[in-house]
Amino acid sequence: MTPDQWSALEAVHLDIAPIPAQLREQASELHVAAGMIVANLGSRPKFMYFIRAGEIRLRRLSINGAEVVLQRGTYGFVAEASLATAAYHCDIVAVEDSVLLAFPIKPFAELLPTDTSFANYWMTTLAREVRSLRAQCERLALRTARERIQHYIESEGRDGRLELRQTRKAWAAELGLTHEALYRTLSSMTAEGAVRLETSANRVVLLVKPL
Amino acid sequence: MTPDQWSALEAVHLDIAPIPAQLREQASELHVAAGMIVANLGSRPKFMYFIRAGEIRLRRLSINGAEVVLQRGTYGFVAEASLATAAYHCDIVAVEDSVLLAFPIKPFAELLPTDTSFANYWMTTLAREVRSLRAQCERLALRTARERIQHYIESEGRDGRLELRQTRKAWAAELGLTHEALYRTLSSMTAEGAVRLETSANRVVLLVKPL
DNA sequence: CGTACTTTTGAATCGCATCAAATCTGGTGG
DNA sequence: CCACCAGATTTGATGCGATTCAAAAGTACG
Repeated sequence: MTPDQWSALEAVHLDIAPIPAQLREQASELHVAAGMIVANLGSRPKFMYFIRAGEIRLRRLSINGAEVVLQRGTYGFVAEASLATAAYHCDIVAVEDSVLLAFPIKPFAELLPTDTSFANYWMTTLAREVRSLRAQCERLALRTARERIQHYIESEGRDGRLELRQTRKAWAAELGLTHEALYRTLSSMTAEGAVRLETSANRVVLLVKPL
Repeated sequence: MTPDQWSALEAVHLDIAPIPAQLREQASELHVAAGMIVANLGSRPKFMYFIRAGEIRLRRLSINGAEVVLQRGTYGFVAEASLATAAYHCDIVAVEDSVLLAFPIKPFAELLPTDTSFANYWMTTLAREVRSLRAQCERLALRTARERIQHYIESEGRDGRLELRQTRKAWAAELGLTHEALYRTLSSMTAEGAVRLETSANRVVLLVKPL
């Protein structure tokens, strides 16, 4: 990859700049069409994938043929555990046209124990992921749309202020709700004065009003 | 080795044996009564906690005083990200009488970059946690009790066989369901022949029958 | 200016939560 | 060994909230 392409990435929240240049140079950009299988269950991991665009899923087919989704990702690393495994325990599938960065896994794994700052980056990345996933789990365990919204604002926002980086429809999916349910709940919360919505520069901002 | 054999190896229970003896010797066992606050929001992390028994929560109070739970744990490490942060962004509370292992965080953080095998252990632990949390998120996003149960069996069981290590009531909570809903769904699934339950040696075993 | 998408509202339905209460169970102490 | 207790398991009735299906209005973008 060229330096130009890399600096564009550095602006994004999940930063891959700390990855050793040596690895970044070996990474190749992969364009995958919707429906394509990136890697198969049982095969030995050859690459560590980083999703830049699109949507990737890790899935497994159950005994009776039903699809079981183990992970869904639109940005960031997928299947981090494949570093330490001899074989994938699920398929990696693109459900949309996607752009992936494929880091050859062997040098990746070999450099981690050697390069201290790289290891630090990797541990920090994983720990952050764990934290955000745990919060997401707690949120999804909440019963009502209102509770999930409030939880999201509290855990992802700051000082009762939350800037959405996505459409409300996409947010609904993240909250485990239908978009109708989210729209309805947001409008009733607004009516009650529990939150206020601002739309500035195509960004929706949610403000929580303390009672 | 076949993929099956590998996942059997990976399913090893969370073990703290690989932690350097030097750190384990410095760790102290902490008995905390239900309701006690282990660490406060804003304070500098002094220990890395490992839950051996009881239940610990990471929580934050929202602007209007509502409790927001960011993590709930009954076994394993809590707040792994505190390794790299100067201050907790939430309270750590025991909601039951609990037993914790407190590793002084400074030597913990200092040894990680030095000790390669320790770093490997830590990265593997985190990656495994990420994987299991992602599966849990996908599961909780499913709408019906039946789908969550099937997802659990597929992702946590092996070959359509799942041994529960907990009561069904506790399992219901993990699935984000009331125990009534779980009992009812299990019995109707049994009636339809979708699963079969065996109780041997106080362990409930769930068997999925392929259609 | 048309197209694809998001946002919004409506009505009917379904599944789970909730409250209640009756067993069943493992483990305890007498 | 038995009585007893706390907890898990089971079943019932009711209501709420989200899903689902449907359709209209708004919005971004080429």
